[in-house]
Amino acid sequence: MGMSAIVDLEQRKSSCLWCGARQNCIAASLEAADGALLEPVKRPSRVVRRGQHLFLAGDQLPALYVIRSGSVKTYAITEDGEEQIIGFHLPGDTIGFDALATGEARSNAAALETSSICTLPLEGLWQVAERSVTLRRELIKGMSREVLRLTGMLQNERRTADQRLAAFLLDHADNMGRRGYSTEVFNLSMSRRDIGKYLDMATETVSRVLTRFQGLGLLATNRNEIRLLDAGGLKHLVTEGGIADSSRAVIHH
Amino acid sequence: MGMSAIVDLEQRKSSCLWCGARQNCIAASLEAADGALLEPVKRPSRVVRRGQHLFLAGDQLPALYVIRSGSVKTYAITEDGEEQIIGFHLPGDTIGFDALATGEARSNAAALETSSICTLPLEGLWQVAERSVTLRRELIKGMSREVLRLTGMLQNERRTADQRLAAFLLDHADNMGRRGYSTEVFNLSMSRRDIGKYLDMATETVSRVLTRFQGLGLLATNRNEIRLLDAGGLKHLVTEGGIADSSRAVIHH
DNA sequence: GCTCGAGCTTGATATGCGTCAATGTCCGCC
DNA sequence: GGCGGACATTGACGCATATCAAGCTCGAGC
Repeated sequence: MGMSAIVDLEQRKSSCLWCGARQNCIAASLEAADGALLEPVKRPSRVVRRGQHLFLAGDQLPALYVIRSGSVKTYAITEDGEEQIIGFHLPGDTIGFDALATGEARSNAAALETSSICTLPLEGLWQVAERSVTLRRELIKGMSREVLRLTGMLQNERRTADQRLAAFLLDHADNMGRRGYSTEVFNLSMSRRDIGKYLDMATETVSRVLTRFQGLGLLATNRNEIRLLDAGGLKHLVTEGGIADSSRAVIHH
Repeated sequence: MGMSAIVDLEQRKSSCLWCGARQNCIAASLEAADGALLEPVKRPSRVVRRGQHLFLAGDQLPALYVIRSGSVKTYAITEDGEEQIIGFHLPGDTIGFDALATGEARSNAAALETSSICTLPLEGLWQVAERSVTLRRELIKGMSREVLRLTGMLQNERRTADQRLAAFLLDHADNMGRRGYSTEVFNLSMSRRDIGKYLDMATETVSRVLTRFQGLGLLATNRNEIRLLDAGGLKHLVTEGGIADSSRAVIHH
C-alpha cells in the first residue's frame, strides 16, 4: 500500500490524466484517443522559479512547451534593447510555435512565478503526428489560435491606455474563468512594469490608470490582487472609448 | 500546333510550374515532390479587381488562398468601427490561417490591385496532408512564419512614426528583392491611408514623414513610386532612432 | 480639353502619454 | 525588529502625433 501510494504520486506528476491543465493541452488529447501514442511525447514536467528562463532567443528549440501550472511570459528584445512582451501564458498554453519554421527560437520565455512545465520533444511529436490525426489537428489548431491571439493584440495599437488596460483585465478574467477560477477576484502574477511592456505603456501610466479605475468604482486593487467591481463598465469603456459616468451627462449650451 | 499552343496557355494559367510565385508557394512544393498529390489541391486561379474581397470576417472559409500575382490586404474592423490592417500580402503568400482553428474567418481580405488568386480547398488539403510529409511541413512552416510576422509587427508599437515608416519601406524593399524585383525602385500598391491603418498613424503623418525623408535625401517619391536613395540611412534611423545627419554633428558647449 | 472627385500635402492647434523626479510601501534578510 | 532595495504611486512638464481645416494634384470620364 505504501509503495503503491508513492507510485501514484510519481504517476500524477507525469500523467496528463491528473493534470489540471489537461482540457487545454495539445498533448492531453492523445491520452483519450490512444494512450500508447502519448509515450514518445510525454516527459516528466520540470519546475522553473520566478525569473528563470525556459529558453532564450537564438536557442535551437528541441521541443514545444506546455505550461502545467504557474505562468510564463514570452518576450523579444527590440533593436534598441527594450523588452517587448509578446504574451502571458497560463496552464494549458503551448509556447515555442515561432521556432517551428526555422528551429530557432526568436523569443525569450521566463517564468513569472514558480511554474511546472511540460516538454514535448519535436522528434517524438513528428513521429506521433505521422500516425495521429488528432495530434495533427491539435497542432494546427494551436498555431491558428496563436495567430488569432497575436492578431487580437494588434488591435491594441488603436486604443487609448484606458482601453488597453480595461481590455487586458477583462481578457485575463476571461482566461481565469475558462480555467475554473473566479473572474472577479484574481492575482496578477506579473509586475506593473511587465503589464506596461505588454500593453506598450509606461509603468507610471499603468499605475495611474489603475488608480483612476479605482476612483470610478470599476475595480479595487490590493498589491497584485485585482477585484473587478464593474466588468460591464470596463467593457463599455473598451468598446465606446469613454467612461459610462453620469457626471458626463452634463448639458452643454 | 495551334491547338497545342492554346492548351499550353490554359495549362500555364493553372500550372504551378509556370507560376511566378512558385518558390514561395505552399502547394508548389508538391509538384516537385509528387505531381499526382497536387491534383486534389489545385484549382484554376481566379482574378479579383482592386477593392474586391476574397472573404469577409465571419465567412466559413473552405480553403486557404495563395496570391499568384498582385497584392492583397487583410484587415479587421475594431469594436469602434476602425479598419486595422493586419498585413499586405504579395505573390506566394498564403492567407486564411486564422480560420483554421474554428473554420471561420476573423479577418477580411481585399485586393489592392487586379490580382490572381489560387484556392487550396481544405478538404483536398487535409486529404493530401495524410500522405505527404512535404505538405505537412509546408503548412506548419507557413503558419510559423505567420506567427513570426505578427510578432514582428508588435515591435512597431514601441517605435516613432519615422521608425515605423522607415522599417515598413525597408521590409517592402526586402520583399520585392526576394521576389526578384528591384529593392531600390518600386510601386506601393496601397494608399497612404492604408499605410496609416497598417502602421497605426494618421494619413497626414504618413505624408509628412515621407516629405521629411525626401528633404533628408533618404528617398524620392512620385505618386506611388518610391525610390530608396539611402537604405543605410533608413536602417540607421530604425535602429538608432535618429537621423544619421551630418548637420547634427554640432558640438554643444 | 475641361470638370469633378479622390487622394495627397501642408499648416495650426489640442492632447495623451512618456519622461523625469520625488515619495511611499511592502517584503526578505540579517 | 529594523534596515535596504525593489516595486508602486503621484506630480510636473514637454513632445510626438492626432485632429481639424484648407488647398493641391492628377487621372477618369464626358
